Amino acid sequence: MSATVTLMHVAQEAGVSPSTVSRILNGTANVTPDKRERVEAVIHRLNFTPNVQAQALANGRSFSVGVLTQKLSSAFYGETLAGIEQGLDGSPYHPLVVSGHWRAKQEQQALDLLIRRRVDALIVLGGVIGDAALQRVAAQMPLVAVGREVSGLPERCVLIDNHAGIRQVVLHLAGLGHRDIAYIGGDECQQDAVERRQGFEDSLREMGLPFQPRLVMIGDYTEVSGEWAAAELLASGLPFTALVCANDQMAFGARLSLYRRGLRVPEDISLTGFDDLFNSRYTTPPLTTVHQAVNELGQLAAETVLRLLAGEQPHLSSYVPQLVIRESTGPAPLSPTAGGH
Amino acid sequence: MSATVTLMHVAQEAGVSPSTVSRILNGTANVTPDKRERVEAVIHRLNFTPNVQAQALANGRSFSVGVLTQKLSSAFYGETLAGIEQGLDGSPYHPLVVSGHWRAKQEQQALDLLIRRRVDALIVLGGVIGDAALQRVAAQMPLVAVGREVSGLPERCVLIDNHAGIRQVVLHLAGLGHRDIAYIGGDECQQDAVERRQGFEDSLREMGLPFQPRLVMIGDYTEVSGEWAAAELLASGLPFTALVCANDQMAFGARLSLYRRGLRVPEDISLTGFDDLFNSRYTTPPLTTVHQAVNELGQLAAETVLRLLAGEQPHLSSYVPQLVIRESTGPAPLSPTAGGH
DNA sequence: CTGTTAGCGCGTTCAG
DNA sequence: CTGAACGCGCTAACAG
Repeated sequence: MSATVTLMHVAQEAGVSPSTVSRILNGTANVTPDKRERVEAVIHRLNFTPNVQAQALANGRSFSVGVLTQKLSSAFYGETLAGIEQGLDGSPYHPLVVSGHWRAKQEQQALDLLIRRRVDALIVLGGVIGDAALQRVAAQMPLVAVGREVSGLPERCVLIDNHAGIRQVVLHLAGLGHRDIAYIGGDECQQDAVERRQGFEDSLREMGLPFQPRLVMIGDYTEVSGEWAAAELLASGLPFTALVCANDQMAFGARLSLYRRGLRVPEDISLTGFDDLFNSRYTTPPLTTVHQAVNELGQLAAETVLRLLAGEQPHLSSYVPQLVIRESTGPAPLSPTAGGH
Repeated sequence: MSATVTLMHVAQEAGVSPSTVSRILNGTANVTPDKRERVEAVIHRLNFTPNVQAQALANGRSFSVGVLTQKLSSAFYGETLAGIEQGLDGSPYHPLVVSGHWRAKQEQQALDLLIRRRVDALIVLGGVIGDAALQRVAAQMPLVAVGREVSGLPERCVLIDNHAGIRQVVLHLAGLGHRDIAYIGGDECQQDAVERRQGFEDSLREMGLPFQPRLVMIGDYTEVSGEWAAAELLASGLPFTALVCANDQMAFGARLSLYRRGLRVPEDISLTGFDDLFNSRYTTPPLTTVHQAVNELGQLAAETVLRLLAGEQPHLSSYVPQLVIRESTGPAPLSPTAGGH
């Protein structure tokens, strides 16, 4: 609509050369106070804003770091994004986020888009795209992955120890006297889903508790799947006094199934989640779960990228999440409400 | 790291002029099949990807639409963002999102950033920045606001009728026999908070029910504030059988307060929210609330921006949200558990 | 149909 | 300290 004003216009209006304007814009060199003031006045008067595209083109850096997330509507990744934004804040870099929807093809397109936008670095949040594609990108620019492993880039991944997380849950439950513990896992095409299920199985054995395959159901990390899986479990008639869910969302769904059957939490059945979504504090009763400091992980990723950009070689390592005991877990009832659930 | 390959490299390698490469890249003109194939082969072999910054600079359009949101971690706006992304999908435009955190200053900075990035259009999600700033932007490029009114740009705002939304809630409750209805509102620095509270008051009168100022509390749209406000209400000893919250998040908090006091929902107290966040289906019991089709509103905003960009002059209007009756509301108990709450 | 030329808006030498 | 000239990567108008 209205013609956008350029650095050149500012220069002419102020009676100086474009270079001078550029210099005072970037503080590249000293300029006589009077010229500086004159130029700044013009900039203000004309409401001039430098064209980032042109700047990027001229000095080879876009000052933007690409973020490949999966779903913008996800509370989990949303918090990580907020952390990344915070972590980048204060630096000259800005995040550029695109989403892949857990679909390899879309993730690839998203990556392509970021590359065409010439982002200076990349942060990958989860995803199912192959390691090869990420390695290829990592060869061209700093890359940090959050919540997923990328073979060949071990110290570029901020990971959480899922196995240890679930283990804390099982220990807690076992300590409360639970012996028959059911499990609702996530789709094992995702790495963490297999780690968590494995952690469940291993911890059970470690505690000397029976591992009962019929007490494990597989969902897809969504609320509905948790609701469905819990219903199946209850319908099976198999006795159990605790229900471990591989993430909070499925625990929310399971909570509803229990409610529908008139089962009390934790009096009849103890329920646990994983992730510690914000909402987990507000379920009734508040959910015992495993806390992942997602915001902090996002900040960490951002800071790491910044350091890589600065030429340092930071090494990331695995992070142990913490059990948060709230009110959805309690002592095992003396006689499990077997079959009759 | 590795030198990025440019269109020029491709041209030389294929033995054609840069223009030719550009042409087959954009389909701007016909090119002999053999040259085309030759070039495409080189592009593929060199793994060439056009530099969007340069393209933007050359043809004056960045093909990106800026989105000013408030919090990336918000479930509410997250869904809208997803809708925008969907709405833009298929078009050559991509979203560029930055957040303002409900702080005028940060929102202004975010706007500046988007302008410096020379976005072709702008979508604003809520926010507290002054209308003047938005009008200024609107003078330079297509702008659409979601969930907030911008004076002077009436048909560029996709709004929901908050008054009508709350009215449905009150009608529903009145129909169930509730007479003493408490209310938890949002901070009235936000437009919708005042509309909702006003709607509550008006509807009460319309139904011939008493408006009791002492039964209205003001929170800030967060869970904690809802929890606190509900606790205050209960501690006051004033009798009421229904609790209307100005948004779902505060209803979640209130739910917890009720749970802590051992009050049943809906047997002792009916509870309602507003927004219909995804989680509202999974509270116990599932929450009766007012559904805002946030995803669809996002899509609508995106489509509108696209049409504006195409030179059309679409007119937006106000949207009436729908009451979703779930299980947190029921008949008013015969004798309100007065004072004794 | 295709190559040449001229910018897009800005940063950065290189002389002065 | 400052201006002129060149180039970043790509598109578009102009001749052939």
